[in-house]
Amino acid sequence: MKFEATTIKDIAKALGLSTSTVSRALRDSYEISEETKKLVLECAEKLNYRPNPIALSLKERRSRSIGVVVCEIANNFFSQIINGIESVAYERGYNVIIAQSHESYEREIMDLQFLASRSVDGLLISVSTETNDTAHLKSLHDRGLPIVFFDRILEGLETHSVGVDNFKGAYEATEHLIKSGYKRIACLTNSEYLSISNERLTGYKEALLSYKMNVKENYIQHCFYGGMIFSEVEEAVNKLFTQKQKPDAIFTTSDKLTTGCLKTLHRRGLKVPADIALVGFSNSDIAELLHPALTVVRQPAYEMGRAATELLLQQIESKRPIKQFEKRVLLPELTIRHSSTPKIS
Amino acid sequence: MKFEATTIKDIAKALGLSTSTVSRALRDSYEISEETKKLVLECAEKLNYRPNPIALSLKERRSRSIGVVVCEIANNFFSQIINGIESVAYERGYNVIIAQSHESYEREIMDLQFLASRSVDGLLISVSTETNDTAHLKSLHDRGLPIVFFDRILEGLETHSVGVDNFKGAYEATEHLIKSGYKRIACLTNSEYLSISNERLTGYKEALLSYKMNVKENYIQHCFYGGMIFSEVEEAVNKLFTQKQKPDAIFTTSDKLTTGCLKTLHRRGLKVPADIALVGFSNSDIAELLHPALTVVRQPAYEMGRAATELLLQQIESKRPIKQFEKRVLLPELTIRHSSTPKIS
DNA sequence: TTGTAAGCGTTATCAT
DNA sequence: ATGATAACGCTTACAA
Repeated sequence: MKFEATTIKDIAKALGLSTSTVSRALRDSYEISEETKKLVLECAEKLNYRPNPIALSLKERRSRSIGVVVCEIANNFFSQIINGIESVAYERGYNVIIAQSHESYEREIMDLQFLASRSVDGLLISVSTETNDTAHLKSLHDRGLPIVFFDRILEGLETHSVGVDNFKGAYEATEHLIKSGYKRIACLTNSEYLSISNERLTGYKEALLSYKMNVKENYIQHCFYGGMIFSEVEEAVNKLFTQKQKPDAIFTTSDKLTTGCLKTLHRRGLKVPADIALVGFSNSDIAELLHPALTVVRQPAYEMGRAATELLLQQIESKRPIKQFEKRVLLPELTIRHSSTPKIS
Repeated sequence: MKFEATTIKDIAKALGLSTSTVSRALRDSYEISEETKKLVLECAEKLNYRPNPIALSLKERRSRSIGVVVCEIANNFFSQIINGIESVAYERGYNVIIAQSHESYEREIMDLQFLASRSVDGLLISVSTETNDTAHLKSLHDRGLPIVFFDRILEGLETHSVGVDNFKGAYEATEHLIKSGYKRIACLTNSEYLSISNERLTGYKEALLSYKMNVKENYIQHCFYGGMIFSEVEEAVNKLFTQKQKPDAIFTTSDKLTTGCLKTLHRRGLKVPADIALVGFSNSDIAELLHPALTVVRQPAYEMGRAATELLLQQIESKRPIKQFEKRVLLPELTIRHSSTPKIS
């Protein structure tokens, strides 16, 4: 709406009523006669009246908008999450304001400040890979801003959070490689700052140990920027191949890591899975397309987005703003596309 | 910000000044003494004052937010566009409010109504595949809402628009297949409602004609929902294979169509490009990953998003709201990954 | 140089 | 059943 939007005043004037009467009539108040109500409603319809949400926000001190912070929008996992977030928000009449951290702590702080200054009613955040403290979030949280973490979760804040069972996903992915006969399974993972990285790494290690295989530190490569910077992934993969015993399989723990790894292998002229096997976390289309070359751990991103938003809105709209307990919702499961990685003997 | 946000009033009270003085001091007005300014600034700093954008919006009748309507967020092409939009908006202190049409005209109208009711200052839109009139946009536009089209452009509205040279991209893609020796080149394309579909289809046809090849209508399949519904793509591809003369190559004109087609071919047990060649529009990671199996036409999505947003903000912030001329900005180019599709003889 | 008051669109409180 | 008024946070004539 711009220029000449109809206001409650216009209706009042047209009908020779007061603004308060019109306001009440529109909200179907019991103290207004049916007759007047009908009149007002008709007039509102005729003038195409739409309540001004900004005036409402000012009055009610709520903006009906929620902030979302992710590292990157152009990432299948996160765009699917945003899809889920948007679907719930839209249903409930909320705006979604999106900010990207580009994996930078500094930028994340700026995002938070921006969103706070835009008076969001709540915050959904998946922290940047550089983030390893809660100071910036704590100050907002202490001021009463509801916050829900998703995927990348930070400890130390009394909030809801939504994520998958990272340990299990990683364990099963690794187990799948082991059962397919691979002996030298490497792991490409994210920053150690991120709890999800550690959970996934632990899953990988535990799987190896369960099958009496050694955990070789040389086979574990951390990519601090989690694949956002391709050269970092390339370097990490290359390092794996400098080992005396070259790995015969790689397990990658994120979307970008999986595609980055594939790209590097391709550049080295290695075919998957003929030359080397690959199992990775991914929500990309490639999951379907590269099948059966690739086994993939797919996160229920859309559902994660929905769940996180539902928790947030529940918190925002809860009458009693004091919620005693933190709640961590582990979403259903990871999906491993079996039958893909060929067995070797 | 929630609970006890500092207001201009608090500062005024603390300093024994009036709110107007504080307001002016904060805006560095010439009529305020340096001394007072310093005092106010210090106090604002101390109390961690942040202007309330909602109050500002109400006063200035602008929300500093722009609406974006796309068919789907979880689509590489559009998420890259949004990335571009977000980057410009963020730089200039604007919110981005995103709505999805899910390729539904009806939903698009609802989105528009939602965004308008949220008082967006401007609108960026890539219309749904079902949309073939401008009525819903025209009413907003006539009321003074700046609108910029991107990618999927609608004629009949005096606005800026940003897109790529669809004809050229399609022509070159088809030419590439022809030069690689393919004789029976099919085309999988979107709804005829969309101008981009027609431009791309024309590019395909013109390329064939330039090389004295016949345009066979049986080789042209339209997918109304542009790949959003997989079954539709599958059916279209299957139809191609019911022809007496089966195609030896397919040209697909959008992201989802390309992945959907690949998926279908895979399900039919056909290898690309060994069994059939494929060249398609795509901004997906697969472009890199399936190389050299796949030749891809990549759109400068990020740049398109940036350009569209710049045009919109320029229009929003222009002092003289009457802009005489429509401007269509054709972005640089399409990128064809050459060397990929193997030559056959 | 600073203060007063009106207004942006809406609702809640208190009249009448 | 309806109206007048204040308030939400901020800016800006207009006064002083």
